[in-house]
Amino acid sequence: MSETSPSGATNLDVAAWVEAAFDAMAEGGIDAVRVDPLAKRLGVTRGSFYWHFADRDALYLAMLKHWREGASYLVYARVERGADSKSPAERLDTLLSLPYSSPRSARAAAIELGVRLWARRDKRAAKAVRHIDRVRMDYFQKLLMQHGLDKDQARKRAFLFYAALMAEALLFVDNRDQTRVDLREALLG
Amino acid sequence: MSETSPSGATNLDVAAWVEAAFDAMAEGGIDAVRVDPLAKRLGVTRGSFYWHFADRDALYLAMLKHWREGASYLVYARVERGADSKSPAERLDTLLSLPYSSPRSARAAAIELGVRLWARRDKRAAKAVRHIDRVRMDYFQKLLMQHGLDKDQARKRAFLFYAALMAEALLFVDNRDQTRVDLREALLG
DNA sequence: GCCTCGCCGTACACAAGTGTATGGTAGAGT
DNA sequence: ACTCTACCATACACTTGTGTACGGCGAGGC
Repeated sequence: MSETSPSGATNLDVAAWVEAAFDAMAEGGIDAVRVDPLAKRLGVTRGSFYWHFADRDALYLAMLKHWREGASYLVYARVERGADSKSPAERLDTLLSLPYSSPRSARAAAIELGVRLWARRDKRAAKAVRHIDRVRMDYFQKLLMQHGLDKDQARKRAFLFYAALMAEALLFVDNRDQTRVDLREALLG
Repeated sequence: MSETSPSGATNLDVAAWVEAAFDAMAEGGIDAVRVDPLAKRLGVTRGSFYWHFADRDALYLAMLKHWREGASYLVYARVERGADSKSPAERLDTLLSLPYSSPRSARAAAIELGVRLWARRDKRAAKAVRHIDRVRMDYFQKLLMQHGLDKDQARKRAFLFYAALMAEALLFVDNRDQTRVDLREALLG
C-alpha cells in the first residue's frame, strides 16, 4: 500500500476527495462540487480539505488530471484485457455493450456530460476534453482499420461510432437494448 | 406588438426573464440560473422577478415549457420552410448543416447539454427531454422513410442521425467542416 | 384630481459556501 | 518523555443568493 497517507481509518487522501468530487459532479455538474457538502459527505470538515488542497480550484485541477487518465484507461485497458484473444470486432462489440447500463456506467455518463458542459467555460477542461476525444477516436479508427476498413472509411465510421456511444449518455430514448442491437448491426455488420 | 406588457422601456415580461435564464444556462447550466445575477443582467432588481414568478422553481417550469415548444419548433418549422420544394434528402441535409456553427447555434448546443444534465436529477426536465427526443426521432424517421428506406432501416438510421447531430454539441473534435461532409456522405449517401 | 393597479426598488432575515487562522491530537522518530 | 508532523476541528469574517414585506411611482379609469 504505497498510499500518500500511510494508514488510519478517518485519514483521507487526495484520491478520496477527488472520488467524492466526481460523485457530486455526476449528480449536479461542476457547480455541485463544493467544499462543504463534500466534507459532510466524507464525514469530515473543511479543515481536512484545505490541508490537501490550496483552494477549490486545486481540486478542479486534480479532477481533470484524474479524468484525463481514467478516460484513456476506459478505452484502452478495459477493452484490451483478454488481450490477443479478441478480434477488433469483438473489442468494438465490447465497447458498444458496456455503456451505460449499470449504475456505475450511468455515473460515468453523467460525468461525461458534466465535464463537457464545464469545458464550455473552462479552457483547461476544454483542453482535456479535446485530448480525450482525440485519443478515443484514434483508437476506434485503429480498431476499424484492423477490422478491414481503409483509413478514410475508418475515420468516418469512428466518428459515428463515438457519436452513438455518447448519445447513450445524452439521449433519453425508450428501448436502449433495441438501440444497442441496432447499433451493432449498423456499425459493425 | 401584442405583448403581455403593453408598453414602456424598462417593463419586462415573463418571456424576457426566460430568455435571460437560457442565456445563463448556456454558460453555466441550470445552477447558473439564479435570480440575482439574472436581475443584474436585465438591469432590474429581484423585486421584478418575484412579481412575475412565485419563486425560482416557477422560472424553471417556464423554461421547460419554452424549451419543449422551441425544441419542437427547431425540428419542424426551421427545416420545413421552403415547403414542398424541398425533398426529404434536402431537409436532412439542412439539418446536418445548421448545427452548430454559428454563435447562435453554439448557444443552442450548450442549452441542449444543460437541459439534459439537469434532466438527470429533475423528473420534470427528464419528461420534457423524453418527449422532445421522441418527436425529433420520429421526424427523422419519417424523412428517411420518404427518402426510400423501409421502416426498420429508417428507425436505425434515425438514431445514428440524431446521435451524430448531438455529438456536435458534445464532442470537441478538430475539423467540424470535414466531419459534416463525412456525415452527409455516410448517412445520406 | 384621486385612486387603483401593474411594476419595480429597498431593506431585512436567513441560509449556504469560501477561505483563513489557530488550536488539538494521535503516531512515528529519537 | 519530548518533539515533530500529518491531519483534522473550530471559530471567524466575508460573499452570494433566497424569499418576503413594504414602500414608491407612473399610467389610466371614473
